[in-house]
Parts: sequence; C-alpha cells; structure tokens
Amino acid sequence: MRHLKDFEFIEGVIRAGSIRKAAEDMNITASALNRRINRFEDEFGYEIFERLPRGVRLNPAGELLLHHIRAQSSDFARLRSQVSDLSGVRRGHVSIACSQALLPYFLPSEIARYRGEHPGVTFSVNARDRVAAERELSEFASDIALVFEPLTMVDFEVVHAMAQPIHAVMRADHPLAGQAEVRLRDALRFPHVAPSENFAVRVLLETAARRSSSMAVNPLVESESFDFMRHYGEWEDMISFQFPIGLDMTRKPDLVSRPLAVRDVAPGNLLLGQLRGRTLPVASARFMRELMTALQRLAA
Amino acid sequence: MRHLKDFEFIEGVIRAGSIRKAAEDMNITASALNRRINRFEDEFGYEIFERLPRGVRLNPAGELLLHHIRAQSSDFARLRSQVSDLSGVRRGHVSIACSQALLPYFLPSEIARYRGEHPGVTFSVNARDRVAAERELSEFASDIALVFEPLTMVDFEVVHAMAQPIHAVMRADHPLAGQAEVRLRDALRFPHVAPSENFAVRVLLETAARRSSSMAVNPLVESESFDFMRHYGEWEDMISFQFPIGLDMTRKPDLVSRPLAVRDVAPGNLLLGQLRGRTLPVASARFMRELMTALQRLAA
DNA sequence: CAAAGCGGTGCAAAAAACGCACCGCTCTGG
DNA sequence: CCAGAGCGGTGCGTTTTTTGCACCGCTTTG
Repeated sequence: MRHLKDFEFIEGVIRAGSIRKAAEDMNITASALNRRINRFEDEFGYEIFERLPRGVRLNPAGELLLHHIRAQSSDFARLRSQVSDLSGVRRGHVSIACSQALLPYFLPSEIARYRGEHPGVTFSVNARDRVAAERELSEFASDIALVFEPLTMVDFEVVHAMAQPIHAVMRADHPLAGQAEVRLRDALRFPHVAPSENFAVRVLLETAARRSSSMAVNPLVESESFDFMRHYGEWEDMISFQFPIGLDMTRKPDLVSRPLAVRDVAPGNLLLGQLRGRTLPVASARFMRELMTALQRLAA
Repeated sequence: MRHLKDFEFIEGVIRAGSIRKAAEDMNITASALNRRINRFEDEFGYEIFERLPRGVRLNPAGELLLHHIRAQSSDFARLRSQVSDLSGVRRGHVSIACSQALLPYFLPSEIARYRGEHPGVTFSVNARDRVAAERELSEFASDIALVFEPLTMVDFEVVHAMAQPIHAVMRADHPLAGQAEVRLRDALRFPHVAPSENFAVRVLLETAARRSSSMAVNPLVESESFDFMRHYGEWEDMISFQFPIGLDMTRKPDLVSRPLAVRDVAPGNLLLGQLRGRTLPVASARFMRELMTALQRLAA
C-alpha cells in the first residue's frame, strides 16, 4: 500500500542496520532510499536515526516511531480482514506465542477444532519463554500470548488467568506413584530432571525449595526442551515436573502424574493475554475467546 | 505529512459529500482527486464510496476505513507530542466532552491548576449530552469524556466512576431549607424547574417519580441550559435539581442545596472515560489522572 | 428539454522520485 | 601506518508519477 511505503523502507533500514544494506535488500538505490529517509525526517520534524560510522541506529524518537509503525500496519491488516469479512468470507491469521507446555496437546487440539469451523483461518504458533513472549506482543509479532508467570507485565494485558499446580511425572512403578499428592521433599530425594532457570516450573521449585534448608533442586539432567525431558523418562527412571495442561496421561499408561502438595509449592499461573490496548484482528479475537472458554472448561 | 495525504483527501471527500466539492475545498482539480480516490480503492482492493448521482457516500467498508483513518491520525498526533516531549518541552492539547454541570466550577478550577504546572498544554472543553459525548470519543473528536449516566457504553471505557446524589437547590428561606435531607415527594409539591428529557437528572427524577402514582415531575420551567435554570432561581422562588459537583454554594449564601433522600431517588453516576482501547496523547492521559485524583478527593 | 452537477478519461505539462557517479568521512586489516 | 572498504550524503540527467485542462456520458432539476 502506497501510504505505508515510507514505513516499510524505514523498517527495512532498521532491520538491515544501514541504509545501503537496506537499499540492496529492497531493490532500490542507496541514494533514493537515503533521500526518502531524510525527507521523512524533515517532514516529521525530528531525526529518527543516529548516524554512526558503520551505519544507522534508531534514536529514542525513532523507537517511538517504530512502535507507531508496527501498531499502524497491524491495525491496517486488521482493517483489511475486517473489510473482507464484510463480503462473507471468514479469513485471517492468528499468531500465538506460548510456553512449551502448550505445544503438545492443548494448542493443537484447540486450533484443530477452531479450524474445523473456520477453515480459512491460518495459524502460526511459536514457543517463547515468558520474556520473549511479552516482547513479541509489543512488537506486534504475535497477537496472543499464553505463558506461565510472565515477568514485566507492563504491556501485557491479562485476559484470562488460571492456576496450575505443578505435577510430578514418573513411571507407574515409582515408589511415589502410590501417593495421591507428592510432598516436594520426597520428590527431590529421588533422581529428577528439571527445566533451566528461565522457565516458570524451575523458578517455582527453587523458591519453594529455598524455604527449607534441607531441600534443593539438583536435577541430574537439565534441559530447555520439555520434549526432551518427557522422552528422557522413557530411558532412565526419573521424576520430571510439568504443568498438567502439558500432560496427556491417557496416551502413556506406563507414566503417572501426581500433583505436588500446594502447601509446599505455589501453583503456577497460566496467563492468556495480548498487547495492552490493542484491537486484535477479528480472527485472533475470536480464537482468544475460544481459548478462554477452553481454559474455563479445563478448570471445572 | 506525506503518508497521510490520501487519508486527508478521503476525509475531505467524506466531509464535502462529493469529489468535486472536496476538490474545490482542498485546492486541487476534481480529476486529480478522483484519480487519487480510484487509485486508493484499487490498491485497497475494495470500493469505499457508493457513487450516487449527486455525489458519493461511504459504504460499510468505507466506514471501517474512516475509523482506521481517524485512529491512525490521532495516534500519529500522539506520537508527535510524545517525541517533542523527549526534548523536554511539555506541550499538547486536551479535548474534553462533558456534561454541563462540570462547566461552571469543577473543570475550570482543575484545568487552571493543571495549566499552572504545564503552561504549554492547551484545552478545548465542550458541553455534550451523554449520547453526543460518546460519539465524539469514537470519532476521535474528544480525548476525554466526563458525563452522567452515558447510554450505549460499547466504545466507552470507564476509567473512574463516582456516585452523585441529586441535590435540590432552593433559596435559604424556602420551607424545605431546614431539612438536612429532602424527600422527593416534598420537593415535587413545590414549584420546580427541571432539565429536559435527555439529561440524566431528569431521567433519574422521572424513574423515581414513576415508582409512586402520587408523584410526577411537572416543571413549571424546563430548559436545556443549567446556566439558565441556576439564574432563574434568582427571579422566581423555585426548586431546581442539580448534581453537587455542579454547585458552589459558598458563592451564593442566599441559596442552599439539600440532597434528595437516596431511598427516593437513585444517585447519578458521573463517569470519566475515554474511547475503549485508545492510547491517549501524553497530555490527555496525564490530565485524566489528575481528574481521577480530584474526583477521589471530592468523594472523600 | 436545456442547464447544471456529478464521476470518469485522454493527453500533455509539471513535479516528484530515481539511478548513477562521486564526495567526505571513519573504521579496519594487512 | 596507510590503503581500501563501507558508510551517509549530494548534483544532475532521466524516468516515473501526478496534476491540470478539456471533454465525455450520465442523472437530476427547474
């Protein structure tokens, strides 16, 4: 679209880090691109790039402008899909940033169900830790985030929250498998695997363990991949920790999961949210409502 | 700004109702303007105007586009003032749509206090009934609305609410002046003035009166101007009804105001709000926070 | 039924954007 | 230490886009 041309060029320059590189990427002369940038800065009244010997970089004003650009082009995309909805077609794209735990069962089933009703809607799903998920929202790279215990929360608008007690996952013949509820100190006495420090499960375990001098999280295997940890249990008998929404026990009859005692470990909060103040595209907004009801159904 | 040119032309056409008239208004040839519109519709992929024999009119897609245009240019204005804030200057403009009751005392004092601290900030204040105030918000014509009991509320995001019991205002020597609290049936037995049907005070009085067959609101003088009604009391001894925030009794020692009994008449809700989901310009956002604290101080 | 007002179009002129060649500068690697 | 590479910026001729003018077909109106 014509009126977004300048913005696209500016985004290109930001991406490339220099005008010349950006010009090459976008099939235009460096001089022409340079003039576009300069003209825009003139009209805008403020410089938006710092000129460095090796290229250009956004200054604070440019950062603000970048946010406007992203908000603007995202809203324009929303407008287009809204207009195309007028003619009856139900189309759109939903982009989601989520914790790993949602990847194996919860999101696939929800998305499949939704696409069954609206086959024109496409999805992109990316695993992101809680910091990256928030950043993606504020960069308009994702519409929806579904993460455990996000950190900064200033641009994160919580649409739905759900408490999830941590479960200990072990083989059906594990000594602790007979208990309906597992005490943390018991679980930590057995060999266990755990995710690394930037995952909510680990943080909750650590804070709980720190309350008592006798307990410590000492994973024999540590990984950033929940997928790896889940499969590792098939080879060596270990306890792993996971939120129940990431579990589908019906498919693994040789594994059992038991909740950790809530008085030992605080439950994690699964938060469904979007960028504060943003108007989501119709498809994303609808799917978010679906997720809300799905989570409520799960809690009941 | 270059990238808003098309949008400005489109707004001009909407305002003028025909391409030729708009072209004249904006110092451009009709043919050039016509081609701009057509080119935009081509690139956009949808027509936005219905072509009528006497001119053009927005179609539904155009209505959606218009909203995007207004949101977009308002957000761009916000961006500019935010960037200019970076260089230290505190500037900006705050536009307010409010009920008449706020005009004489509350808003003037609040605005004066705010401008004492930020002399670079300008204001526009317009009295609007509760329907018009909401429309102004959604057209980005006002940043902030402060009204009693708005109606539709779908685009109105309530930032602060405050209950205001209706007061009966009368001369100090009025028979009811001795009571700390006035019953509605007593007040209605005396000659009274009242605002017309599209004001919250009147609606609340009517609904309260309807609960009893023995009461009716029969104003001897009816007006849309609170200013008129306030001054009319100086000429003929009548009860008028008003929210306390619109009163400043210290300046009129010969007048007294007594609250109507809450068990007779429901208090009105004064609502401070903005367009749902909109990011206000810095100046407006700050002033809104000031209003919130002022209202809280008033309630205490 | 003619005149006025509307959106749309062909064409030439005017304006804007572009590509090319080149400048001055800083950093870097032999 | 110095030459070369890479950067942003500029002058100029050329290309592309936009505009203005004249005019068309159409509908409404007095």
